[in-house]
Amino acid sequence: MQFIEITMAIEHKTRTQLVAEAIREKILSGEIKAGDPLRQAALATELNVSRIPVREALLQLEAEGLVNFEAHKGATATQLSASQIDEIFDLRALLEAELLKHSIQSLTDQDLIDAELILAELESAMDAGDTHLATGDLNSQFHAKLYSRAARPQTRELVDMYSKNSERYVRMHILLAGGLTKAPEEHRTLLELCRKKDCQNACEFLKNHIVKAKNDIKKLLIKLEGEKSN
Amino acid sequence: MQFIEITMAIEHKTRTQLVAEAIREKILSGEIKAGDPLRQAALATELNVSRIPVREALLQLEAEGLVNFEAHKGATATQLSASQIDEIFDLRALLEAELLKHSIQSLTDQDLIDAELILAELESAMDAGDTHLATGDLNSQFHAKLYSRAARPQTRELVDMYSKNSERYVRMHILLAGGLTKAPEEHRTLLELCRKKDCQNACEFLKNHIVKAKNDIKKLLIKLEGEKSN
DNA sequence: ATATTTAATATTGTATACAATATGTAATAG
DNA sequence: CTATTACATATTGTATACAATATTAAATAT
Repeated sequence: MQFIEITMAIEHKTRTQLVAEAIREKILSGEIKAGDPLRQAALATELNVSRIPVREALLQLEAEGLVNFEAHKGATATQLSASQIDEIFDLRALLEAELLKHSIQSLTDQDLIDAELILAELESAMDAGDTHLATGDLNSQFHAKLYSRAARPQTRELVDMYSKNSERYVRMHILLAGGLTKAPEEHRTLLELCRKKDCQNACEFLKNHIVKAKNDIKKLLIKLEGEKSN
Repeated sequence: MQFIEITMAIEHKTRTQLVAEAIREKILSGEIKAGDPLRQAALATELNVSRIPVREALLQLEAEGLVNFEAHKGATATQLSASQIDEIFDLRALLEAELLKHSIQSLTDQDLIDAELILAELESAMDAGDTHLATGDLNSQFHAKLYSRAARPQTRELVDMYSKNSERYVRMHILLAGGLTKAPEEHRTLLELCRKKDCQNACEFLKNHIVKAKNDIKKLLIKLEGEKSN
């Protein structure tokens, strides 16, 4: 009986969680742009809730780094400068390499096959021109598969947070530069190194992979920052 | 005029912030032990506020990793297992080495003198038997000084978070083991490497320093976990 | 007696209402 | 005309009140 109850239990999401999801998606999709103020009352009426869950959602999003919450001044979508992007991607390189290091030896043949399959999907999505799917979901699925044996939950959580935080910039980059053309081959190379259990080189390659992505995005951001001040 | 206003402006702390500080200190000091439930109503009446700021404070503390907040079940002080301690300290080693790497070349003579002074204070506090001051405040001041030129604000924030999160375990360790006797010499060695701008060795030494602390604490925790289940 | 259901209680989640703070605008002084 | 102050408005912060969920205790059935 208890089993049935547990498995059947419909996840009763709290309004705060729903609101957080809604606002998060607005920010990641670009509907709310960096720097935009997030008025509690407006969001509350728009989402048909009171301001309490909106406030709590905003606090949660602040913890995720998507929102700045200043007392008495209100919340704004975080505005990441080029230097902040720089730092975040360096952190990602550091942390993701650490995850791979702790995962690579334990990756099973099946894991590698799964990764291969995700990669194939990713490539066909790219060919179909669906860059959104290719970069957002499948890309992170591929990486997640490689880190899946790490048993490093807190490191994982950090990586997920920073990935999410970078996502809107990656999306923007793709939109404006049509970019990420080199990623597929790099992913194949990375996968090959994982197959060989070549920890040292796989981790180094991964770091470079992330830093390379960073530099692309940063270039774009610096250009945009320059344009804005003109 | 504006300058005066800014510098004189009394920080009007919101109740949420005050409550967060109060609860944080309760957890770090051990007054609230790991696993203890945090009842909103009880905290509210104790701190003379309504439940709203208590809830918001709990959310903030959850972001800091000090509290677990489960919908409809309530909040508890986080219970760190030995393996979680393990991971957190590994993260600290990784991140703090990264900070030092980005700071060491820019450390000024004055910085090194300051660090030396903090170290002297730390040693005299240790001699006076004030382990609380020596480990909590002065220890982190010393480390902070070494990282002070890093220009890596987000990495810094992470490090601060994890330091705070580890603090209660470090305090516990000192209480139960009278420990941290080796720290002073290690700090001197680290400082010396920083003087020489020997980045490679300084970072390696720092990592070892942190991992060593971890192992001490973990041993104690495993012993405690064992005792509990007997 | 044990297990299951039902009712009572405790606790959390959220709406509403009000208080405190900040922002913008008009009036005043220089 | 510019700068400053006083006021009005907008927005956030918090208390209270009520609704929803979870936990516990009691009642019933097996």
